[in-house]
Amino acid sequence: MNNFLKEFKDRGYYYQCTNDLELSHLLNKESINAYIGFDSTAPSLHVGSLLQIMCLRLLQKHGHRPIVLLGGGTTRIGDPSGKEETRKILTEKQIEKNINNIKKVFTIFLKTNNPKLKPIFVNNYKWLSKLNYINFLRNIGRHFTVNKMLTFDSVKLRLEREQSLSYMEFNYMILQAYDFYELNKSYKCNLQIGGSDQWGNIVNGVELIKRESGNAAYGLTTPLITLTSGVKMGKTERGAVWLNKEMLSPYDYWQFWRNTDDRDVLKFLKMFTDLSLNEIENSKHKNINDLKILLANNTTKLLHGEKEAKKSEIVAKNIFKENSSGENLPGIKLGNDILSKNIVELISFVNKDISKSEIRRLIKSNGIKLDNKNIKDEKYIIDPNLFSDKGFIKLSIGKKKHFKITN
RNA sequence: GGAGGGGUACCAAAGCGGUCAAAUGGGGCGGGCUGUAAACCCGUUGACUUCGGUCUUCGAAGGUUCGAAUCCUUCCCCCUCCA
Repeated sequence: MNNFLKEFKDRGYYYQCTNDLELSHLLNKESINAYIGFDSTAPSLHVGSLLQIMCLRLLQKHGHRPIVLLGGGTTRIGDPSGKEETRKILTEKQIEKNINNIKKVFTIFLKTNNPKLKPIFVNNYKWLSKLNYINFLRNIGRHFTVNKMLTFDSVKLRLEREQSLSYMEFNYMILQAYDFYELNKSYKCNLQIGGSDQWGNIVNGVELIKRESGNAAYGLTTPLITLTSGVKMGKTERGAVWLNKEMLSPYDYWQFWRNTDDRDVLKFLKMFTDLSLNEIENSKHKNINDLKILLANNTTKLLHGEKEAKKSEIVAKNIFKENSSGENLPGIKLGNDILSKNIVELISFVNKDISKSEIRRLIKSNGIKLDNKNIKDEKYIIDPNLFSDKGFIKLSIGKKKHFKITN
């Protein structure tokens, strides 16, 4: 088997392929261009897309060129796959802005020094917006039978659940198929990778290419990652695990991986780090918590760099192991106007997402600590002398959220 | 167009004149146990509060009533069956 495909499988990326054998031959024979499309509905991708990003990375490692499609066109439509309801329609401006933000992450994960393997960024709005309805129906639409379209999960499930599916959304799969066709034509792209929920869309593209231009193209899907506990991957104390650092700090990102379920650690090491499979195999018997740190360090390194990874590890060690003050914590400087207010007001200022009632509840159930000491009184006002020895106070909200407060 | 069913908090789902800020389950949060895991146990889950209460919520707007998520009217939305 081709090396890329082998590693793809060994790392647990593989779910389905339209034609393993042929694809393997092709990959052995030449360096190809392969694409993955990314949703541009949010200002950043989150860990849910990380597996796909890792795929592109692997592609590059094995001498193939990744094409990143940021769906300015399809984002305007909304993929019904896996969605229970019609998605909100974003404005043009929002989408452009999202795309620019999302791009940043790819420049971190993908190498840009080798001109042959440098990723190509495309926006399908460029061609989709130019389509002429009548021509499109005649040239492309004729290859699709509604009979078949109705059998695809993305459509079938919506119909079965008796949830409405707009005609606009119904067309999504054709547009995605067309994207592949277009990329095949203009960029010689003959492989599309995607999550397993994209299978239908991908197959449609493969077939469209075959019928319309006679070229061979392939599809490859990755499994949907669910945690052993059954929930969808990707949440922390603070919501979604965003990849852009403005939306989730490196420390929180590190923490996300550090909190991985025992049963998922090895799987994630294979999927989300650059550690060789040998290396992972050999460390199998290490202490599970050390492995989690290894995982957190390596995933954070890929996204935020070695320095941030190391720093996060030290902070975590500080807080959780030595139970110390945690001087490396994200610091918040508070003025006297805030510091002179009671603890409820103060926390409300530090974390605006928590309501005051909630803070009161936290206090009652021993959830709030200053310098590791429980605060029991909601009218407590910080004693300025607390700042004097080390210059800051550690504020803990629950067991995992900590801040460094300075005056 | 006709006939029926329905819209309740983050989600699912009870309630059908007062004792309803609304049962129950899931999820979330906090605590305990532990290993920053899982499982389990306990608590909590509208907002504000001088902790006495106050304010806003059951698709929307009106109305009946001392009092409405509950009754009436109109409107909006969803589903099923018929045409």
